[in-house]
Amino acid sequence: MKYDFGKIEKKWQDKWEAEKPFAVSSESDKPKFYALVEFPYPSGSGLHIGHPRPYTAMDIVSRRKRMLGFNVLFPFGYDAFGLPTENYAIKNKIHPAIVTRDNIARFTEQAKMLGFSFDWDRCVDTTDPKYYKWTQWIFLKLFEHGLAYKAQIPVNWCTSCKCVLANEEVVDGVCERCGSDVVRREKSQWMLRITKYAERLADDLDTVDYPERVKIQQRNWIGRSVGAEVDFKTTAGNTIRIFTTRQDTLYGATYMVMSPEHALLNEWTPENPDEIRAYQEAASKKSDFERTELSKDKTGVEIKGISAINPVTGLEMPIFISDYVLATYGTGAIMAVPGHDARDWEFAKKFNLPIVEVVSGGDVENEAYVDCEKGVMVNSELINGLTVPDAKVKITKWLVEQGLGSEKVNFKLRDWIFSRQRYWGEPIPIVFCDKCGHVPLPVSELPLVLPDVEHYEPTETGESPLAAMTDWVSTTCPKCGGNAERETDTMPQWAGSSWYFLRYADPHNDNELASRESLNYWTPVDWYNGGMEHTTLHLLYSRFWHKFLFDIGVVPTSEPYLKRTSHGMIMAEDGRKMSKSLGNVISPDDIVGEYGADTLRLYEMFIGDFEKSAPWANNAIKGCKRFLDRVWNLACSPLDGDELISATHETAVHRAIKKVGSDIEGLKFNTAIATMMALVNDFYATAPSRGDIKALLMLLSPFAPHITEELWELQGFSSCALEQEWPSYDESKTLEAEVEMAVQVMGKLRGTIKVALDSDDDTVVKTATADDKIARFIEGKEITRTIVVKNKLINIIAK
RNA sequence: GCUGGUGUGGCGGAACAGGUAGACGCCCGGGACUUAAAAUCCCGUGGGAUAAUAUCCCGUGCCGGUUCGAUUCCGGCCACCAGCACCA
Repeated sequence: MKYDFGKIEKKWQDKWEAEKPFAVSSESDKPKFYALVEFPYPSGSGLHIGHPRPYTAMDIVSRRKRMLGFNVLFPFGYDAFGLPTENYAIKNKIHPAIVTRDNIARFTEQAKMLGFSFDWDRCVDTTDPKYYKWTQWIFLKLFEHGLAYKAQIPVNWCTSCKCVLANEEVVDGVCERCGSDVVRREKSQWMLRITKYAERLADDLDTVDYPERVKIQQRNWIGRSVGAEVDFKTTAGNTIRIFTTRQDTLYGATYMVMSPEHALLNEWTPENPDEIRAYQEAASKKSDFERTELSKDKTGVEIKGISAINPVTGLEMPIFISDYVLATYGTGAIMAVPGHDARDWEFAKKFNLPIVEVVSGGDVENEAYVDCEKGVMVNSELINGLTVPDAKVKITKWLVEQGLGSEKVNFKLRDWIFSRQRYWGEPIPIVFCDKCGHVPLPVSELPLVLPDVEHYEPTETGESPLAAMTDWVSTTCPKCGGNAERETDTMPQWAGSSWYFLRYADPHNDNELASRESLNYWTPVDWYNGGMEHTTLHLLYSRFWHKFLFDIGVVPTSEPYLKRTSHGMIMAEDGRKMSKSLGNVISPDDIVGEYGADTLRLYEMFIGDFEKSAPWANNAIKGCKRFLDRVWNLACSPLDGDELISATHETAVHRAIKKVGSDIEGLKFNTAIATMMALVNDFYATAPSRGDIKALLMLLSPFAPHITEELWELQGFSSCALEQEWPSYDESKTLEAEVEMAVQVMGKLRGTIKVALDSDDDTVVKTATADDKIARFIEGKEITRTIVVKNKLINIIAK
C-alpha cells in the first residue's frame, strides 16, 4: 500500500476539526501546561516557510506534554493591526478589515493544513472590537495610574510611513519597516511610562528562565547605571545639575558640556547668542542618523561670559554646548573629565582644554585612561591614595554632606511613544475638552470602534486619517458634557500583542479581559517560544504591561512567561533572507503538496540547530520524506504478535525513548529525529515486533501526527496515538551487556576491545594488553600507567 | 568601538559533563531488482600513502599552553553573524 499523505492528512485533520481533541478547559484534575508561540501578523503573502518552524517545535512540545498527562493550552491568534494591511488597503481601495479577514482566513487554512494542535476555539484577533475593547481598557487603566501621558517631544518621524516611530523601531537611523529616512519632529504624543518599571524589568530577569543572550540584550537595552547627580554653581547665579558614574573623577573635571536643547540656555544671556543659536539650529536639523555619523568629529560652541565652578577645586570652568551630550539621558549636561573619558578627551584636544590626571596608571596626555579600576586616586585632595571604588563611596558621601549631590541610578530606557498617526490601529479612548483637558472615556463606552472612513491615507501634516472624520471627532466631554474632540491617533502595533496571551485564558469574556479564575489556572505561560527580533520590543513591552496589570490586581503573577526560548530563521538556499524581491521564497503550500505536512514538519525540525538560522535545502527534504516512507513500509500492513518491545530491539528502543524525550525538552529536535531514523534503520536490518512499531509510532507522533495516527489505526492499536501515555524507559535496558571500549596507547587510538558491561579495571587492562594489535604497540616496553574510563576507554602509557 | 554568538567533511549538521571526531540526513560512487528508467533495498563514502586490503600518517579557523588524553579547558589572534552605538 502506498503512503498517500494527501489523503491521510486530510482524513485526520477533518477528524480533529470535528472532534476537537485539542480544545481545553480549566476544569481538569491534570496539571496545566501553557505553551505559547508568537501569534503572526497575517500578511497578504500567506504563511512564510519560516512560520512552521517555531509552531512545529511548540506543537511537538505540546503534544508530548499531553501524552505525559498535562492539560495543555496551546493557542493561536492574529496580531492583525498594522501598516502593511493599511498600505495594501490604500493601494487597492479595499477596507483594511476586509483585507485582514481574508488574510486571516488564508493563514488559518494554512496552519490547519500543517496539523498543529492549536485550540482553535480560543483564536484571537487583535482587530476584533471585542478584543481591542480590552486593549483600550488597559490603556485607560494606564492613564488612570498616571502611566499614560501626553507630551510635546521630539519624535522619530518616518518620512515614508508618515508616522511616528518608537525608539525601538528606528534601526540605523532609518525606519525598521520601510527603510526610509527618519527625521526629528516636535509632536505631541501619547507616552507610556515604561521607565517607571525599568528597575523591575531589569531585576526580575533573575527570576525567569530565558536564554542568557535574551537577558543580556534586555539588560543592555534598559541600561541601568549607578552614579551621582552633582550640582555645579555658575557665575550666572543658577546651577547646572549633571549625572556622572565617575564621581571619583570630580577633581579632574575641567569644563562642562550641555546638550544644545538644554533648558538653562534660555535663562542665560551669553556674550555670543548668535553663535549659540546657530549651533542649536544646526543640531536640531540633524537626524539621529547624522548625529551618529558625525560622532567621530566633535563639534561644540562655548557659552561665553558664563562659567561653572568646580566644587572641589574651585576652578572656573568654561561651559560648552555640544551634540555629543544627549538631551534625553541623565540631566542633559555633564562634567567633562578629559583625563578619564574618551569623548571628553577628544573634545578637550580639539578645543585645547586642560587635561588633568586624577587616577594614576595611564598616560592622559596621549589617551584617556578609562578602564582605571585598578588605579589609585591622585591630584584629588579628599580622596588621594584611594582605589576608584573607595573614592566613589567617599566622594559621594561628601557630596551629600555638602548638599551638592546625591546618589542616582539612570536608565537608557526611555518612555514608550505610544501614538501612531495611522488608521489601522486601536483608537485611543480619550477625548480632549477645552475645560477638562484629557478625559478618559467611561468603560461603558468601550470598545471605541474605528469608524469607517473614505480614505486611509496619512496626511502630510502628520495627522491621522481619523482627523478628517469630523462627525466622529466631535463629541461631548464625558466629564462636563461640553463640546470635545476625540483623540485621532491610534495605538502602535505593539499594543494588542502586549497582553494577548492573557486573553487566550478566557477569549470570549465580555466583562473582563479574562476571568481571574481562568488567569489563576492558566497563567503564567510555562513556555514561550519566539524570535530574537522581539527581545527589546514585544518581549519587553509585554513584561511591562504584565507588571502593571499585576500591580493593579488583574493578573496573579508579576512575570508573564516562565520560560522563553528562541528559534533561528529559515534562510533561502543561497543563505540570504527569503524575500519576494530576491525571488527565493519557498511556499509551504508547494512543499505540503509535494511531500505532505508531516514531511515538512519533520524537515523543519531536522534542518539544524533549532536556535540557529539554517538554509533551506530542497534536496535535503527528500531525506525526511524517505524516512516517513520507510516507516510507512514497515507498518502499513497489520503485523502479528503482542504489543511488547522485542528482545532484539529492547536496548535500541529504550535508548530512543530516553533520547527523544530529553531532546524535545532541550530543543534538540534534530537529534531526536536522527535517533528515530537510526531506530528505523535498525528495524530494516532486523525485523521489528508489533510492539517495537508501537513504541516508534508513539515517539514519532508529536513530530508527524498524521502518518502515525494512520499507522496506529492500521495496526489496530487501541484509541489513537495522540492519546497514548508517553512511553517510559528502563535505564537498565538502555545498556548493552557487552560494551566496546577504545584502547589507546600513549593517547593514540590503537584498537577496540569488547568486554562485559562494568568490567573492573584489571579485566579491562588484561583484555587490552592481550589483544594482538595492542600487544604490538607495547611490545618491549614497560607499562607505567593505565587509565581506564569505565565502559568507554583505556589508555596505556608505556615506555 | 561595546555586548553576545559562531567557526567541524563536497553540503546541513552530530559528539552527555575532557575520553573512539564526523551520529543522522543530503550529494556522490558501486551492487541487487527491472526489458529499461524511476522508486525501493544493500554496500561504500574526511584527506593522504599503498593496486585494494592489512596498516600508517594528517585532520574540528590560526598560534601557544594545561593534560595520559583537547572540537570541548586556559592565554593570544583571525574571520563571520546578530544586537547596541557619543547613554557621561
